[in-house]
Amino acid sequence: MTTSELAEPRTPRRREVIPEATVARLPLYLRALHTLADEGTQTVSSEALAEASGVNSAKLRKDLSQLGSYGTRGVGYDVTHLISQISRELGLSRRCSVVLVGVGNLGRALAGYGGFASRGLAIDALLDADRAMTGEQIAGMTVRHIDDLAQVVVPGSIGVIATPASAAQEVCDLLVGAGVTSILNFAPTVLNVPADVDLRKVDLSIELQILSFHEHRKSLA
Amino acid sequence: MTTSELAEPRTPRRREVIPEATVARLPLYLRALHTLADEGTQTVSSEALAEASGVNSAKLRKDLSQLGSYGTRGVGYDVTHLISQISRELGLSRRCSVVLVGVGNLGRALAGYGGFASRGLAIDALLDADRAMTGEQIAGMTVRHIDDLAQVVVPGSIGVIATPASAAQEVCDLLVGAGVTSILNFAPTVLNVPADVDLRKVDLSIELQILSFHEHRKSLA
DNA sequence: ACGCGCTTGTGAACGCGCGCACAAAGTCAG
DNA sequence: CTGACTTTGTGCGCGCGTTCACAAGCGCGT
Ligand SMILES: NC(=O)c1ccc[n+]([C@@H]2O[C@H](COP(=O)([O-])OP(=O)(O)OC[C@H]3O[C@@H](n4cnc5c(N)ncnc54)[C@H](O)[C@@H]3O)[C@@H](O)[C@H]2O)c1
Ligand SMILES: NC(=O)c1ccc[n+]([C@@H]2O[C@H](COP(=O)([O-])OP(=O)(O)OC[C@H]3O[C@@H](n4cnc5c(N)ncnc54)[C@H](O)[C@@H]3O)[C@@H](O)[C@H]2O)c1
Repeated sequence: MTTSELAEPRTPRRREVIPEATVARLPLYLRALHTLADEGTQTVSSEALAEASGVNSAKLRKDLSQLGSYGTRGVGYDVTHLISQISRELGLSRRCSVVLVGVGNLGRALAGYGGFASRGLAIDALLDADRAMTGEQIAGMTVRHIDDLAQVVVPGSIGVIATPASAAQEVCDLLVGAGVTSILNFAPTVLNVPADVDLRKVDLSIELQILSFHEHRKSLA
Repeated sequence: MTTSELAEPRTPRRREVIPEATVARLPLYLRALHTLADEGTQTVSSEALAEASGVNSAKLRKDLSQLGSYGTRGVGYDVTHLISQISRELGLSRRCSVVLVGVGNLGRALAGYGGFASRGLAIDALLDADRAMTGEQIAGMTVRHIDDLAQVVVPGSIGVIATPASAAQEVCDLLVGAGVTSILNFAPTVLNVPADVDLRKVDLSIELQILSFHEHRKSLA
């Protein structure tokens, strides 16, 4: 409750800081919105969009209010407008460079995956330490040697690690050294990064173990 | 504070219900413990194990106390004992059957992945709707047609969906129909399941978008 | 035998996120 | 123009999870 709270009641309250939980759901909404847009839907209520996204409708409204989005009471949200707002917030307007390190079984699957290409995110470069692989064409890209890392990284690049766990920290350090500040790690290891680097991990072994736990629990109920 | 609280002060307080957040970290501890065991370490302090797992040490201790695990004050935890305790809690003692549906780019990578085999979890069956693939040998397993689903599912099986999004709900329904109550979904769709079915999802498109968001934020700081 | 130092286990405070429930605000029909 | 209906935006209480900080406990050296 500072001094000037009645001064600007009409200003869209774009939150300076968006809660992490909200950020994690925006892509979900975005996907649902694209589906709706493809079906020709113009307008959607929070109830319907929440249903399509698999979340609570109050949560959805609160999330959208965070980004200053204005729906229309009695009507709902404009699908196209919402798409562009969320896209802008996620930084998907300007295409984002993604660099993949480790072109093995998993790396090849990722390289050929078109799922994010449609949303402004696409893998731009493939790197591997194996010289036998250098020059190979995969999904329209040429595999380059890891030594060329500095040449493919641009400011704002996202790094993806799909190497064996034993090489992950080393690759991570190389990425950080090249200026990458956002890393997605598929290797089952704890990685150490400077505080200014964002690190996320995907570990399906962990996912399976969590499911195993619940399955185990059910069996002894 | 019920009546008999002083009666059994020595009973290991095995929690009847373990918090979800704790369950999600147990596999992390398990991995770190296996590494320690391989190095011949006998005993580990909460501080050291927390460091190796990338978590706070107080959190680690609270997590372990949940499963009634007893460390020794002044010494730490017995590595071997802790491994068997966590493994038992996660249900990894008795090998757990995993059924993979959708043998495409991603499915093949998963099929050949040995990362969970070492921890009591391994894929037992590969299923696909494409008849041209039926009978093919992948990673020592024969691809079977999706119609054979009921024959490969056993009570306690975990289902993994790696089909295109358009087929995911249909496959999901088939799995549920066959008695599967734990599903891991890689397709970018919201799946509807009965309340008694555990559903987890892995969506790297979402992971990338979250990273994109933070990268975007940094750029306009 | 006994105290010293190390480490566990946990009480308590805090902050975040969730979801209910409702008032405010807008639409649309007549 | 008015009133009824629809849907948003959010205040509020609650429960979960995280972390600090410390007392209790255990081993070891003397
Ligand atoms: N395959 C899967 O389904 C799967 C699933 C989950 C996690 N993972 C994890 O993903 C990672 C990759 O798995 P994979 O099956 O593709 O392994 P892989 O062995 O098939 O491929 C690893 C690739 O990394 C390259 N590499 C090794 N060291 C490197 C370095 N220092 N710099 C650059 N490249 C290097 C290798 O040349 C190889 O091409 C592993 O950590 C694995 O645990 C894989
Ligand atoms: N490839 C990746 O790196 C990647 C990454 C993230 C997510 N995904 C998701 O994982 C899923 C699979 O991706 P992919 O690249 O392996 O696709 P893909 O097209 O290569 O493989 C899909 C497989 O599913 C099979 N299939 C289709 N309908 C089926 C049905 N009804 N029953 C059983 N099998 C059926 C197809 O025959 C095919 O073999 C997709 O939903 C994709 O969005 C893929």
